[in-house]
Amino acid sequence: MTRTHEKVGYLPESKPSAADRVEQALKFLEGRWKLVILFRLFGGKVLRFSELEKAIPAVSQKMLIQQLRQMEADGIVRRIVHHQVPPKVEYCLTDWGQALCPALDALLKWAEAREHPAT
Amino acid sequence: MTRTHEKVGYLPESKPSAADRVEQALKFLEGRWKLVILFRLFGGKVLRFSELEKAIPAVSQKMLIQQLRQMEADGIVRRIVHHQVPPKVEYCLTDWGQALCPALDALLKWAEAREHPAT
DNA sequence: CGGAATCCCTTAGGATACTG
DNA sequence: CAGTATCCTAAGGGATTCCG
Repeated sequence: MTRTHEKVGYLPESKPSAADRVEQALKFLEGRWKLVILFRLFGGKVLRFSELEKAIPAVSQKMLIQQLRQMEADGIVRRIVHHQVPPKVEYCLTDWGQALCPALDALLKWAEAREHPAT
Repeated sequence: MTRTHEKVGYLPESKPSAADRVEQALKFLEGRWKLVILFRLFGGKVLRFSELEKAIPAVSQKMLIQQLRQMEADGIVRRIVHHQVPPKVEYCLTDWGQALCPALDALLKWAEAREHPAT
């Protein structure tokens, strides 16, 4: 959806199709590091920024922040700022973020059900 | 995963994490039109290329083919070529492709469970 | 410490034209 | 009809540097 798509849904009765809604759902997960972060946070874990950095060495600061902030804006991640002299910021999942688990599991099961053609 | 990631998994014992495996699963669905096509094909429907084109006016031939071929290579879609003078090619889902349905449903339910912050 | 800002390159994907 | 082939733009994301 860059240009030619042009926001088709300007009509009230043009309710989003199933495909559209799944697409929206997937948009929340798009981003090179979202899933990696997500899995670090699953289970109610609360990690501070530097801990996430250490846990995911391959990610750059920029990306880590960007993905975290997006997920925060999406309501998947909660950001907790402790106002102290050496800044301290922690991240954890929201309830809705936690609720992703079963859906990802379904996806996992589906992928595993494949009879690898070339693998 | 463009350059700096560098194929981390060269060690036999470096089994993919849950995050990695979900990521792999999602890769099958990535592509601007895969889901739209998928939903046209769900339910055992068999459509020929031109029918898909008409059903999804916004997609270009190039993209339609590209996405179909990728899904074919991935084992999600089956391609049936009828060797006739005016070419006729039909597409339908494989069993594994069909099996995606519940997983997408789980995703949908998750998305709907959100208490829209800004909607 | 936790970020914001900048630069740069790779890639997905769109438009268009041609072919068996 | 069902594709290829070519060109081009926009967005994603990496490296690096600077800031409170």
